[in-house]
Amino acid sequence: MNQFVTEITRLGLKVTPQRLAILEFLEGNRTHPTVEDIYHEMSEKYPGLSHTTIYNILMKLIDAGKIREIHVDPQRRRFDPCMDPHDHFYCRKCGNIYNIDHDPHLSGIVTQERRMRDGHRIDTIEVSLQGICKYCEGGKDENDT
Amino acid sequence: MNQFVTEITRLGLKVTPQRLAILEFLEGNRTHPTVEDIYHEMSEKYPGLSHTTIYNILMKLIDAGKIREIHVDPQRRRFDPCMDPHDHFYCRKCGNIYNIDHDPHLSGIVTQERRMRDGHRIDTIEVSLQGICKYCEGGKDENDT
DNA sequence: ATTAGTGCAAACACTTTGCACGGGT
DNA sequence: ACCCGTGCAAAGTGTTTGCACTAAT
Repeated sequence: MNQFVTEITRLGLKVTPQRLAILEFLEGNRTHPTVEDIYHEMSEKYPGLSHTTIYNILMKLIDAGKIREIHVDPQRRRFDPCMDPHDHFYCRKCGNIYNIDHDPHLSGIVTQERRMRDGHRIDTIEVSLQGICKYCEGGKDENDT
Repeated sequence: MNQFVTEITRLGLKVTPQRLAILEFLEGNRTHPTVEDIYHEMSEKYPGLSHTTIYNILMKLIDAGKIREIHVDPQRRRFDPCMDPHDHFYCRKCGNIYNIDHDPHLSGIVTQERRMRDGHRIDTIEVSLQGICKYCEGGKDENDT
């Protein structure tokens, strides 16, 4: 619990119960929760928690570089607590999102260098894959190279 | 005009005035229009044109592989009539979208091969850049390598 | 006292749906 | 006559805004 207090402080934010709760929820989370996901999961313990507050806090965490927003899901915003470089695959059928390791060829090219392109300052690079996941495809376990 | 008739037929679609108009609007278009963009621009000539129809037609065109949808803009769906492999840069400040050539290192890696990853069948790969464009940054013309 | 954070409700914006109409085969 | 495309209106969904209340400095 204390670790989250120091974490929030480290991010330059004030400590509130809601922030602690959301941070705890996000910590180590490998999914890509929507605002509704967070609301749904947390409103049991925090009955008063509002969408507004979740949005507010998530925005703060993005600004602080603690999480990032991803745009694979055409329907809604999703947030990714895992900041390690990786990509996302969205299954058009079931809507699930899977983490995808950077192609070895892409690592270092996509994520590291090239802070400028055509004179524009680039903050984030996102690689989004779309298609049909292996579970929707019928469980075939094809060569994934 | 006739070219669009044959084009629509080639795509396996029935020819309607609306489809002709939208196809004509999209042809050679280098922007990334939203549904509203199309509606706004076209409703002068086609007073009755509806959002519904635009959505319908765009979906058909996507299925037919004539255009693609891009997800750079967090606010709304955008469509890209240009199917040549390229990426997109979204300016967080002005909201403009710029085409970005594929990094030479990425071409052929991102676009061509690797139809499978982790057993999932991949249909599309999208590389989205976000940041501040050179015009919002103060017109600086920095090294873009 | 001032400031920042919260949360309800309402407003908003984009997208989808239901359904009646019309044109073409 | 049938089917498909169209378009209006309404509903739906995700996000943002206005504002009063609270907590902390």
